[in-house]
Amino acid sequence: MSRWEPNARERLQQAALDLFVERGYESTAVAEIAERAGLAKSTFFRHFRDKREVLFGGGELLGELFTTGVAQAPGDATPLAMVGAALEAVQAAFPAERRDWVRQRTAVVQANDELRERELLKAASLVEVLVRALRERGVAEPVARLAAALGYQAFPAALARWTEPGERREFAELARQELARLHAAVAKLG
Amino acid sequence: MSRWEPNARERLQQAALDLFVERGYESTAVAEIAERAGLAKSTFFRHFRDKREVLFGGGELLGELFTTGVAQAPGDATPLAMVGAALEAVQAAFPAERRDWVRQRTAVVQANDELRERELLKAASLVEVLVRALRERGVAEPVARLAAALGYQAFPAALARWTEPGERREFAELARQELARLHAAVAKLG
DNA sequence: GCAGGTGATGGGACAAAGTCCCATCGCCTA
DNA sequence: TAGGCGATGGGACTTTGTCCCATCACCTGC
Repeated sequence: MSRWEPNARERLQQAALDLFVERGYESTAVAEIAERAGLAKSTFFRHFRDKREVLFGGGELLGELFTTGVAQAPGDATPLAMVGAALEAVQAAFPAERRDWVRQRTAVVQANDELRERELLKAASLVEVLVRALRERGVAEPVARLAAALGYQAFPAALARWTEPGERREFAELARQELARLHAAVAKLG
Repeated sequence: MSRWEPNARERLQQAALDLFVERGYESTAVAEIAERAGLAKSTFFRHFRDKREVLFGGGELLGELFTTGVAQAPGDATPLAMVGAALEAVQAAFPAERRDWVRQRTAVVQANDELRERELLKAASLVEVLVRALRERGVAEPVARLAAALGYQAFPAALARWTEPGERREFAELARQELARLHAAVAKLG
């Protein structure tokens, strides 16, 4: 593997996920990831802020999809409908070919507290993006925050179902179901 | 400061908070915290899993208060009312003397992503505690999760108001207000 | 074809976080 | 007074993450 192969970033991400699956996140050193990708440790840290971040590429994409999804919702859409539009838009990030990748990544992240922490931070930042998009559409602060929170409860739930073995439906359909489930639950809060 | 002074753990927590306020979390080494507390670095790690954890003592107490609060809510309480009871119960953890401490700690945590991550992880675990307590009271899963999420939206909001300069009201009163605010917002989700 | 610029990489020195292990110390008890 | 026990000191070690400089491939203008 020569020094100037392309896609250094992608190679690092793949090597990292493979190693994490093989022997776990904690038992894998950054130097080993770099080595498997044919790169040096310092190059790893040039591409990723820290060891965790190698599993969190593409978060900006999700944010953009959320934003455009909300922006393109019908003019008379309720706040919850706007969140629904955001979830439908995010389907673009989850084509069928990525099912296995998402499955592996989720398993690795859920198995380690450090990674769950980072996931929660990313989630919080995405909720903030959603809130901003909703406010842009004229939704008042407490309602926007609440709707965004519902959306981000539906999102991981839908993702979990999407990666269940044998599941063939598209992400958007599952997300719609999860959101409807939450919508129904709202009435029972009291 | 001799070797066998009591309260090593508390001394470490105080030294850490002081140093974090003085020169920031990242610019403070664990060795310095230990030194100010009259202890060795290895002793620090015997009391706290890592550098972050020194700011997160007492999380178990909050969990217990949440649990007993929900358990002691009136028999005919709605899910949201149970969450309200949990928030009232948690007031025991926030007597007036702790306002300054909470203020300082919050400022330090919010100023650093590593600490915000840890805070989010603790929050997630407390939400889980709330969900379990609600299910114990017969609240079905999606509703319980939703109610707990509302509660954990009201909690930091109330805490933020509680630490505002000049604020004299008790935590429970502010929590009630925040929960009512969210309750009103629920109707506008659509 | 050659000189120089540019951007990505290699590699090593370094500080701090975190682990591990053993010696040491003060207290308590038989 | 000897010995046990739990907490601490302290140092060696691994890993993460930072910093800096040399190196390399490629591209451009001459």
